[in-house]
Amino acid sequence: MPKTKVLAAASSTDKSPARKRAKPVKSAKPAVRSASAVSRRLRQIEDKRSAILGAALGLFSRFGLHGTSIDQVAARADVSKSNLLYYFANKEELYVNVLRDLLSVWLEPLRGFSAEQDPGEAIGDYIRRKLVISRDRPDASRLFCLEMIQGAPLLRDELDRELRTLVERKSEVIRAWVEAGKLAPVDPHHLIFALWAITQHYADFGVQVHALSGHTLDDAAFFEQTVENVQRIVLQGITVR
Amino acid sequence: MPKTKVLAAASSTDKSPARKRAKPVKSAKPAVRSASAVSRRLRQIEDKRSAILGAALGLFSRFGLHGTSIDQVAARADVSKSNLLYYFANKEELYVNVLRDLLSVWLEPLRGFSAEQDPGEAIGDYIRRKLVISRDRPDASRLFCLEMIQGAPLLRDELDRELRTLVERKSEVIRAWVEAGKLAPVDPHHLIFALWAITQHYADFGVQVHALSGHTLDDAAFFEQTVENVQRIVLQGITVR
DNA sequence: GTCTATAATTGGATAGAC
DNA sequence: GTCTATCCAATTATAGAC
Repeated sequence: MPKTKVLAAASSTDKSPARKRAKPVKSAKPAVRSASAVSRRLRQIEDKRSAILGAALGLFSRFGLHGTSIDQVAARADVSKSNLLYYFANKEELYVNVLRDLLSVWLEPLRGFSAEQDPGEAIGDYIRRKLVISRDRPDASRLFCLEMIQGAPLLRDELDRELRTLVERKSEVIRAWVEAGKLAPVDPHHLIFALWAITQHYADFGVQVHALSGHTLDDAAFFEQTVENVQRIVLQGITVR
Repeated sequence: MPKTKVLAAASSTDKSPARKRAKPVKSAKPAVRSASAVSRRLRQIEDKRSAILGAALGLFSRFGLHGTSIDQVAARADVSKSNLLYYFANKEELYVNVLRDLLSVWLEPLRGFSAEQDPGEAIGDYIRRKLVISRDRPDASRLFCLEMIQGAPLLRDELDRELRTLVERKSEVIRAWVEAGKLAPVDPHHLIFALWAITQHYADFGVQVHALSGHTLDDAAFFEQTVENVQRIVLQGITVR
């Protein structure tokens, strides 16, 4: 059966190198280097860390956890494999860290709308913001999608907690709009699903979009055309009135 | 860098066991068995083949090509690993065959609409049909999605040929509807993307849908509610008129 | 056609020098 | 912190008997 090994709580929001979590970056020896030298060093480390994370995101988001080897990530981040394993104790920890960074990007745009706003404007805005993400961070979108398809073994908890309560709050907003007669009667969940689905499609199915339309969201004209069309479909619908 | 080995044309729509393609299933020896016995044997073989394909689809669609081992597929199909490798020369050939079977299921519903139909009805119908697929064949949907995310290395050709021409034809239909004033002005491509995205979302993001709404498409009431909401959103839109 | 080895390879992870 | 050299486990795939 499929790998049962639970991608466990290699968690902790800690950002120091692997395994030696307890050990401070600098030892207790009298400071030979100046403060600025130390901070430069710290920044170097942090840079390397994020270079690795970036490379990992790029590869994981295309080929998945199992389709990507540590070697490939290391090569892309321009570090040696064992060096990479100094920063992240093992492959799974690397993966988990990539995912964690993702989630914040993910939840961000939704926070945006509240009952006081005009629903049409709020939703039109949301569509644009999500499409910007699909354009600028397609790999984030893809990795999120990959994770979902696999049954979200790692995000399940977050799904049940953070995302769920956030969605419930926003559903209330939508419900309020409907009850105030400012929005056609629609189930909040389905509306949210529709918004997510359409906007993320341009990232996750980017290849298909390109094959069929000949364009990418990077093409400014196509981007605007996309925003407009999606807004029109969801807001006005396609039936003649 | 990511596996460059091209998943080559292990193709051919042939359905006989691997490697020994040229060799007929029964040798030229005088028929010892009756015709019905032979056909029964043939059916057994075909059954086994599709059992393997079914098992493979289930696993590949969750864990991807690299996340699934031949052993797992064999176990799930209830055959030995080496026996599986008798039917499919190697893992990639198995994968390719699973994908090929998929594509037909995939293109089917789109063929359905033509300019004579009432657009609202045709599209409403299409939405329902696609949601039925998301309900009954979520693994097909997921595998397709996985393939897309990876840049469709195997489907790219088909994308450029079959799908593309099909989509162009249907785009013409939509364009005709718009020009006849039967449909609000909308870009055909974006409309098609929206339809695909929303309907497939319920399969690909099934876990999320369940986590947030508490329901599955298998729940008949939820299914109907979904059909209705998606139809309403796309057709009427959510703005009060 | 099906099975039992077994070869061959990949890739994750560790040890230990520097 | 970084590197080289290994070790070791997991898998794919093949050989060859039945």
